[in-house]
Amino acid sequence: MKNNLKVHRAIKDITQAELAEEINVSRQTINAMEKGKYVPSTVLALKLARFFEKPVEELFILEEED
Amino acid sequence: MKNNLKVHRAIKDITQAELAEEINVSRQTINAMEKGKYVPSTVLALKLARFFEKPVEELFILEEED
DNA sequence: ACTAAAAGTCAAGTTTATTTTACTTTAAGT
DNA sequence: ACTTAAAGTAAAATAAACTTGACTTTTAGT
Repeated sequence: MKNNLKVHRAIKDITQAELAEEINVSRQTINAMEKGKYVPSTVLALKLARFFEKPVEELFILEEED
Repeated sequence: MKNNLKVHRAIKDITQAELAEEINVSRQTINAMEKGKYVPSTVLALKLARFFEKPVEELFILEEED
């Protein structure tokens, strides 16, 4: 699974730290997510979708290997 | 976070075991999810959304305490 | 009432998400 | 070149997802 967090964060022009605070996770969690280091929980995905005002499917995209 | 898996599974008229096989998780994982015992990963949510042909947001709903 | 399928549950184990602390690197401004 | 904010990274610890196997309960059919 890949994601567009970095892009949408750039559009809103906020830092990883700011996003982390909005969503209530650590900055490293945002960073690791953006770098594709792990798969977030559905709660996190929904919170990000709500924050960016985009459907979950637009932020997170399934890949073959999933 | 709550979910409507049981309803959508009923609409498609399939068992927990069948859904589990479709999605490639254990039957207990489906059962525990339906009973709200834990929050699934985003990959799982996306797979379920794809299977049920519904947006993630329609299957999984954020609550206050999230 | 009997049976069988489906659903529910539980404990133990493995894997993975997430946090915390802390350090290094990159980018941008002055 | 210097400074500072932001991003990247990493190790250790904790919490949570998910599996496996086994058992109990519910549901529906006959």
